[in-house]
Amino acid sequence: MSENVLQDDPFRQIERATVSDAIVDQLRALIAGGTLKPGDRLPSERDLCKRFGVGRTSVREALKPLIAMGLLEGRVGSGTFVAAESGQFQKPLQWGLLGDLQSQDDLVETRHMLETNAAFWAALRAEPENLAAIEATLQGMAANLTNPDEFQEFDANFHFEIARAAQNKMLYRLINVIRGQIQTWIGERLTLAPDQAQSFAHTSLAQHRQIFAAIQAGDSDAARAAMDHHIQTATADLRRITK
Amino acid sequence: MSENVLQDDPFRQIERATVSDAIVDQLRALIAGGTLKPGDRLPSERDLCKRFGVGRTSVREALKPLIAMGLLEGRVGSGTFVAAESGQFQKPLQWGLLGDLQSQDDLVETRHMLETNAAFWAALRAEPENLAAIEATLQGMAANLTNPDEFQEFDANFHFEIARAAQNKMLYRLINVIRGQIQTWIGERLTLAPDQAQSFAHTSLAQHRQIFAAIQAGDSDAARAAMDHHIQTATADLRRITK
DNA sequence: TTTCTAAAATTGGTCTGACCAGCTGGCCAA
DNA sequence: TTGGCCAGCTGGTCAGACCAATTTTAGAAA
Repeated sequence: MSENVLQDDPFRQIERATVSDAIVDQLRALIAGGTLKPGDRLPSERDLCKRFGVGRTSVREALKPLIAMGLLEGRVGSGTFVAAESGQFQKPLQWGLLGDLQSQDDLVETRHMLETNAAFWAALRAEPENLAAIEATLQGMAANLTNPDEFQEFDANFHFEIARAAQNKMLYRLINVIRGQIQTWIGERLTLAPDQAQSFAHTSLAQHRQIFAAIQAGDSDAARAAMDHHIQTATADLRRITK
Repeated sequence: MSENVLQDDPFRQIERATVSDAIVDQLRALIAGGTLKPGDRLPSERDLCKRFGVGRTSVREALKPLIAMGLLEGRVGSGTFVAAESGQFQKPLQWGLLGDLQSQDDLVETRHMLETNAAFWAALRAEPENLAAIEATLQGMAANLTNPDEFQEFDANFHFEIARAAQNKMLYRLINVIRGQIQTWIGERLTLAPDQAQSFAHTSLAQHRQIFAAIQAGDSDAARAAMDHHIQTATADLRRITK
């Protein structure tokens, strides 16, 4: 066996501890840097092997964690794709934060805390485009009072846009993650009482408008209070359904 | 080609989409359930292959994500171990929450929000053993006013215990994660100004005592205010160092 | 030409078996 | 007893093969 690999390779860059970690770093940087955008397809595993000059095992072991964290998405027969930004890190955050929660109470309470603060800061920091985005979701809700699914979509986006307007990326991401759980919970409840969905929608829209007004006015305390009231009543209403 | 695949397959148990994901779920459950405790050594990969009845590839691809999330730790020649609980999910959470933050501001702000609320709830929910644990950290700080490292350790634990006393697991975990970053930041600053460490310690201890008093008294608003004041001044003091 | 279909090529998922480089523990010589 | 060595573990990597899902292609049918 002549395994002498004296290549034309005078001095190589220092290698990471493990090959796959080095690949992870590289891919992560490509995604974070925007070279690989959501929806993009990566070269096939066999291609990546050649490009990186490593075995397929290493490539796959690098992709696995990225897939597990929701940065990538593997589809057999089709390829590996960069996941939508909203889904990134969703899974590990869910594992870490929601993995083994005994009750919904922690979740609801934490959400309340995050969102009231988001409203507070949004009132102080919202840029014109943030306000426009929030208002757009209000219009969307108004136009879909009778379509529960659509309405919920705009509802969620309303809270999203407020989180974004708070100009705190970390807060935004936390709300983003928790929202997923909350959304599921809301959906379940509404399915149980479809007849109430419309009345909920009316109440909800009115409260959303109050929140928006406070944010637009730059009144942070009012915004916090309005969001507090909204979440309190909405939570109470939804909880009542099961009983 | 008449590939008629009429097997003797009456009703199969539903299999997970992929083998490795199933293994991930199983291992994750074992860790979350406490069957595998931090520090425990897993069977060797080759053993796991036999036990699960799968190839080594699948086992390794299951371990990889768990290692990447900090739940497991692989040591060549030695084995794979369950990581310390404090380190679990630290990495993905850091990637997800702190990965590409432009400034420390988001971090500090979020921490402020989380901890003030933790103090608030702790005042309402702290059990006797929580109070005892918090008080113990106060004594530890008092006994280590001249040992910066020790003092910081007790300082961190003080905030930890308050988070625990708030009886919200999710909040606790968030603080847990963010604390790591904050701790690093504090350490850096104090190293720059070791002469000020002692005066900081005195101020800090006094404020901690106020917080504890409010929690002990069950005065949630006072506890929140005291924590707010503490974090505000501590942050400002530390920021001043760099300038 | 257009449309539909079936085979071929491609892709991620899995298995096997092999080798490497660290680490462990026990054996043996000094 | 002490010191050093070596065999046998472990995780990390590689190569080649097969599977099933999917896409692409090419040919047949309209």
